[in-house]
Amino acid sequence: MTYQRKVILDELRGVTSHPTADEIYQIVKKKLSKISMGTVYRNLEVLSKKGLLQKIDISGKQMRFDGNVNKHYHVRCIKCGRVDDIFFKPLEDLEKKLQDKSDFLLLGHSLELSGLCPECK
Amino acid sequence: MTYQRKVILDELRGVTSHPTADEIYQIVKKKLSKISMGTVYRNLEVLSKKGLLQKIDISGKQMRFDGNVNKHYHVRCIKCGRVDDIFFKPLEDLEKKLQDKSDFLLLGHSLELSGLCPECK
DNA sequence: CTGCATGCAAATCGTTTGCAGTTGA
DNA sequence: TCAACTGCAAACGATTTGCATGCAG
Repeated sequence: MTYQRKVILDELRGVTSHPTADEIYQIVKKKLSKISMGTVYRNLEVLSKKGLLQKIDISGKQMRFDGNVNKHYHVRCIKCGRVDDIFFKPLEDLEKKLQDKSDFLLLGHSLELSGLCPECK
Repeated sequence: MTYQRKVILDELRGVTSHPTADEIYQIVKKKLSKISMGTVYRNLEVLSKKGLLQKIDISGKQMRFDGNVNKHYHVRCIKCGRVDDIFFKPLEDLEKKLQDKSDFLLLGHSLELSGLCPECK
């Protein structure tokens, strides 16, 4: 656990948004002015593999990261791209219920709401 | 409606898969050997804006395209990336049901199943 | 005619990687 | 000690764009 890795994780945990790698880089740079994007990406990768943060492959071209590792869903603003949490009970057994509709072996699902955030609406 | 635009649309409609832009380029190139990626991308864009095809922003880094413009869901193979349709009744009024859980104005949702395709499982 | 569309190549954007020097367990 | 990590810069893959020419309406 290097210092830069710790700062990345702490900063992500201290924020309720779902920043992109670049946004994390901008935040972390305030404390570690010499840190590089490569380090940010590499650490986000190892931390997500260790289960200490979540990598969110939401609509849009950039990955986003979440310090909350519990399973939950997200809403995305179609205008500004902002991503918030939306908490409701997980669609349980969705895969089991739909298994007969597909010849794929269903293992998971991802559900993303979209709309307008308070600022954009 | 130029010839290249027509060919792109026809080829996409003639296929049940959900090809990436590059896959469409490869297919179309058989009929139009001089076509460029730029033309493919520009036409996929205008055709989707006209509602003649669907642009699918599914997990993974590449956009995929669907000649079926009716609302339906997709399954994605976590091993090979293949994308198939999965038909079941749309989650009706999901946005309305969840509206009280978010301060976003909910307008839509996207749901993607994941698993292993017949070849990979 | 003329404005939108093309082919080509270069540019852009997010992300990944090779490398040589540095550091934490 | 020494494998893992860093900063830097170059490489990468997907997509977009500028430009001069060509074609559809």
